[in-house]
Amino acid sequence: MSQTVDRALSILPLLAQGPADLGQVAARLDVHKSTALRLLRTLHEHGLVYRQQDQRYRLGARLFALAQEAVESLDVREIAHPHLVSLGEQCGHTVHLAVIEDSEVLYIDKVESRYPVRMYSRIGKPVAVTVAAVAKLLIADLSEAERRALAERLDFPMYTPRSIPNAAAFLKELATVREQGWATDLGGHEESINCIGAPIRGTDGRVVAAMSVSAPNVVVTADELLALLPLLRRTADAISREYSGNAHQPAPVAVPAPAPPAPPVLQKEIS
Amino acid sequence: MSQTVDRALSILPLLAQGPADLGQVAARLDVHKSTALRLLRTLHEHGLVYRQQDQRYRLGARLFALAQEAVESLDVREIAHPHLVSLGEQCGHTVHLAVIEDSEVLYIDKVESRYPVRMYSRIGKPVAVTVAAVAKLLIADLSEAERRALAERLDFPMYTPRSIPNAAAFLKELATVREQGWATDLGGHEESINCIGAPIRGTDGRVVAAMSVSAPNVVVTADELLALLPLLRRTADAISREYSGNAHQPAPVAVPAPAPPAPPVLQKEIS
DNA sequence: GATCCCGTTGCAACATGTGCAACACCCATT
DNA sequence: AATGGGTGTTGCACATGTTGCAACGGGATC
Repeated sequence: MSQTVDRALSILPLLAQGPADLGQVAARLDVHKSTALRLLRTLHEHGLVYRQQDQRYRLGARLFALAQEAVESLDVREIAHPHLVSLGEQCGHTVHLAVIEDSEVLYIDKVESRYPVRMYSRIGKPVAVTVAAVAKLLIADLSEAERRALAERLDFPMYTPRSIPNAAAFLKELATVREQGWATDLGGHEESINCIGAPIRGTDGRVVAAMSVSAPNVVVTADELLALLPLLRRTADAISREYSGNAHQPAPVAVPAPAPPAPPVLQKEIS
Repeated sequence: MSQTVDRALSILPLLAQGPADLGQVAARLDVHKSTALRLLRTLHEHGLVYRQQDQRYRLGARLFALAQEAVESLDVREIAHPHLVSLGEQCGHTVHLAVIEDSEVLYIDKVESRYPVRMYSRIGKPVAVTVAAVAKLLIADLSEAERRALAERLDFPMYTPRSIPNAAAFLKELATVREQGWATDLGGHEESINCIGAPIRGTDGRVVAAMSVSAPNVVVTADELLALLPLLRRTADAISREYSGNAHQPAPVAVPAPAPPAPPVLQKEIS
């Protein structure tokens, strides 16, 4: 809608692939160098891009800070987190929390018992939307029209022989999920990994998030994992209740918005 | 430099504080509603903002994905990570890796032994630049002019009585750090927490990153922590060597840039 | 059913962003 | 040293894209 902004924002995914110099950016955007320069300067002023010593541009630090603040102000996540931790301790497997946004599903929290390292690398990554248990739950809650439209639009990559192969099968699976109120992914993404998932609902009953427990079948069989369903669903329901309980905000103060209440400091800095 | 882009980007930090509706955004930007609408639409198309059910705008998912890709393509981080893990295992304390960008210092990796939970919440957060050991190291490597300019510009919040109080003391500390090649923060940020840090250098000898070991003094005294300095410095030097070793890239293919080599897939998706 | 509030659209006036060409700079080459 | 190709950078005139307005629509609330 706005050409200038559109061009400027197109630079970001471009730089996400790796550093680029002015000429490369201009070429990819198909604009004059001077134009690219001005756009990059503006992005730079806002800290979204950074210029390294060799003069090439990279994505900048502010991006992290923004992503941080965004994820921390998600109220579902705040509420769900202790429950995820508790569930993780009880069953010992990986626990995920995910939300849907437009047509993308993404993890917003994770608790992992055995491999603490590199945990953060998963948060924010787009989810394999055709097979993941959490994705099925979130999409199953859309209107029928939206589900159909989305199914038509999707690719159905065969990660494994058990991946959902096409739109028809996907819609059928969604119907099942919708009816039973929980979902699975039995080796549909990684041959050796099974997942079970349950929805978290808001006051109006709509699904606002989904959570799952994942485990490799060398540790527990699919059946053993399914035995955890009641525990998982109890946890999800507890989160739903707590989420529906609190009013989301104590009501904004005024329209000119004199700075909304700063998110509470949850953790202190260490140097 | 570009008014339109400038306005559009100003929306992001605004939304980072919490969701806002069209009117609020327009008011804060001091532009007409229709203008704000067009900007928000453009941001939305690029996935940087998301419109929730109540029509209010939030920061969007693409932001996470971008931040992810950015941090994963930092070559220092790739190289340093296994060393950080190894150091963490040896000493049992928290290990950080940080870089400087313009005048901001930020953590890009972290290994923590005892509290695996919420690890990701730290990555990307701006560092307390006047007291953190890693910040001292990174700033100490700037030119004298840059150091002076930065010192003048900074605030010196007294987190604790041992925080560095003013520009003069800061510059003095930087001189010391510069000379000795390592840095400390003994209770300057959190009364009970001590840190030691060491620089990671590129081929040209300039500091490209800094790492630190942090521990609360209820676990180890400052002296005991300082005893880890040789180990820390050996690790930092090993990273420096490895980093200087590899050419950063096998050379880009051409100017029209037919997609730079995709970052290697490091971890598979789970549902 | 009337009134308010908010998001949305089309349009004309104008400010803004644009491409060009020239300049400045760095570094390889000769 | 001097040349040449490769960058990034600046000033400027043109016109394109952006702006604010006013009017419309749709959903709540009274």
